[in-house]
Amino acid sequence: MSNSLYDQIYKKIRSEINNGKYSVGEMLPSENALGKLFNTTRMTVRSALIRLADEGYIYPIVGKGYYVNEKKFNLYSLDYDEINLMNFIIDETKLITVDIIKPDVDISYNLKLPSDSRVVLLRRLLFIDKKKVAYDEKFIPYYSGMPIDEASINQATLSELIANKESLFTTKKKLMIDFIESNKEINKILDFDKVQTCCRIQLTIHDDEGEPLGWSRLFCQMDYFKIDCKLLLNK
Amino acid sequence: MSNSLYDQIYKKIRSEINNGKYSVGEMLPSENALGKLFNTTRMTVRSALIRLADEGYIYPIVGKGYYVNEKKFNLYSLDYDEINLMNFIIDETKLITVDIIKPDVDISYNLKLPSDSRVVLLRRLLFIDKKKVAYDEKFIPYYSGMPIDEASINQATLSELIANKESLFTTKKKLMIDFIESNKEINKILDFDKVQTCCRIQLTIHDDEGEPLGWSRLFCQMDYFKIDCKLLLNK
DNA sequence: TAGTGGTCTAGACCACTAG
DNA sequence: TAGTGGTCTAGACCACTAG
Repeated sequence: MSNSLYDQIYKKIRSEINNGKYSVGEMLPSENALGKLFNTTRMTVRSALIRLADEGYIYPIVGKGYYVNEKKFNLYSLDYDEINLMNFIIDETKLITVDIIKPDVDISYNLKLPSDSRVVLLRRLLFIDKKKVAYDEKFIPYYSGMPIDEASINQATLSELIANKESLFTTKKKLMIDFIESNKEINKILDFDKVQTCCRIQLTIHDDEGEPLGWSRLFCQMDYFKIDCKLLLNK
Repeated sequence: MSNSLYDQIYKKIRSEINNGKYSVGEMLPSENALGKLFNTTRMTVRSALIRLADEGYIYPIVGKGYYVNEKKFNLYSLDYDEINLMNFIIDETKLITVDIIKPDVDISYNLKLPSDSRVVLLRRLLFIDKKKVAYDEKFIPYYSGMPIDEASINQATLSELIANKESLFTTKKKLMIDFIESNKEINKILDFDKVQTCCRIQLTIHDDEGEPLGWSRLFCQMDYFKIDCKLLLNK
């Protein structure tokens, strides 16, 4: 809890937006006017206004002023950590195989690689209470001299595997979640006695320029899938 | 593209963090030292540092300095707009009933209401290409004088219904997605010929103090469910 | 032409840290 | 006690807006 002047101004204006003193689309008093109103300088008022703008309450237009924003209501944050599933704690993982393979059509498409390139494939099983609940495949472009010993690879997330080569700060990630019918391979691996719908979580990691650095897909029993999200502030 | 001095400083330091000149946990030069380095004042350097801190690259400790942050890699943003499903466009919705009911256990729990209170229930069907793909229930605490005419209610989102009473800016929302076996009611409403797993999307809206203002649950055929998320910056 | 937000300067005092 | 980030002051010049 800060008691600084700009924090008080921030809270004052925020509550005035909330209780409708300033309504959506309306212009706030100028920085100078607010400075006089709160008996302070323009720069202090500005700290408050910049915070309100950061949080999406208002937006500035140069030469005009600050306007009250519409609240965007549809952006949520989702926590997905690659090791555990959404809300269940994986207590054991088992690396099945590590191979260097030629890409098939899906891999080629997702990693933007030609068919004669080579890709490292890591296959992994995830357990909860000794039960197989998910199966995971990770694909990373192979480069010569790449360390693929099991010791360094076991337990690693896709991000960590890529971190050997790239600075993590510059990478971008995309998550795609959908549902598919299990095929024979998945049925066998996860001990399904018949075809069943399962959840597929695909993760793609790109560099700054959008070049794919890695792709993974995880197939998971639906009983072990649950997503919790919280509303984000405007951005 | 800003060419301001603080923006140049921001980009310089950011790239130095990315290429490893400053590594995780390491302290940056002080604001004064950076001011001398870039031949400017402390306040200008500060603008750059505050932006880097906002974006999660660094964090300040009073009396010490700015430290390079670990990159958090597991927070994604998800767009869910209440009208359309995640990636499919609903081309028709149909309001089935609007009722004032006594809460059952689930409603009572989610809206924190006693069993003798009253709740407005809105039931709705969602169509894609003339096919029923989802069924939606919205629950809102009933207060006397509340307008529940169909004209004002049809098509409205949970947020919009609540906006009649509360300022939207102060509300918080939570999204919970999981999977359940369809029951008889859902089978009948969505024309399922047998029990099938379907996706349940629950949305709860709270006020500032965490008091529930509304709750909705949507049951959706799995073929019409897909989530796309993008990595968020550190927060 | 008067007013707006964006940037920048050159100071000041504060609570806090660590030797 | 010297140095740090947090806050605040009182100015300045700029590009831009709108009458």
